[in-house]
Amino acid sequence: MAELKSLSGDAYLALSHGYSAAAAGLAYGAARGPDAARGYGALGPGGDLPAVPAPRAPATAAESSGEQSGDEDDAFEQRRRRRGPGGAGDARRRPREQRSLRLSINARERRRMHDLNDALDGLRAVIPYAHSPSVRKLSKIATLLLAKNYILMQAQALDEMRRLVAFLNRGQGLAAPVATTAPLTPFGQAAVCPFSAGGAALGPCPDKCAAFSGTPSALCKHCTEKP
DNA sequence: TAGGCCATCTGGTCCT
DNA sequence: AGGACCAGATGGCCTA
Repeated sequence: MAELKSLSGDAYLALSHGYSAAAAGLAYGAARGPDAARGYGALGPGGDLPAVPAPRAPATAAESSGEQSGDEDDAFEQRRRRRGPGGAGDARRRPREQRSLRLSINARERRRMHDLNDALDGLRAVIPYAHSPSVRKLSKIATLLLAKNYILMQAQALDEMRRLVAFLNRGQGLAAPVATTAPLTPFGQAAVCPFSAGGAALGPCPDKCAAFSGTPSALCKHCTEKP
């Protein structure tokens, strides 16, 4: 899952607009790396999410697990026989208390996974993508990747907005008082130039940012101009 | 039918 | 000792 380890540049900014399912797909597509070969490319190219009916309901605990029921012991033994090496278990019959302990462990694990899925559902609910019955629910891995990208995008937008506010304040002669009293210029550098993100690779902005250098910003037409 | 995604079971490990 | 967490294995469902 190292494909998004250093999300930056175009891939990063590509998330800034239209964070719909399509954008989600783009973002997710950008994440394709070695993992894609393992099947993490379920979202189609360009973010086309196949339209499917509502997600199937997960099997209930009683359906397939080791909760108490009449013929579940048979099912349990069948599963045990099916298990291969390294799987779930040995072939010998267990004492009743061990079996009971196993059932309780299974139930706990099931509950834990359900909690995890609930948390993932909560995450899906707050990240912007096309929430629609006709759109397939995001997979777990897609949810996590999309959430990460969304957080990065929000952080960048917030940072840029802070710099812009500081810059506007400075233009109105409010820099000195505001910088010391208001939270509009929380960053030292932002109190000077809104568009200097700290990078020194680029030259100074030819106009209002002339005294400063930094990362180009879409909020400054000069900063976005080619030299 | 193959591949993707998922739920579940299970044993191992670590922590309290 | 018991619970939480993790990873491997397995089988079911769904879609292309």
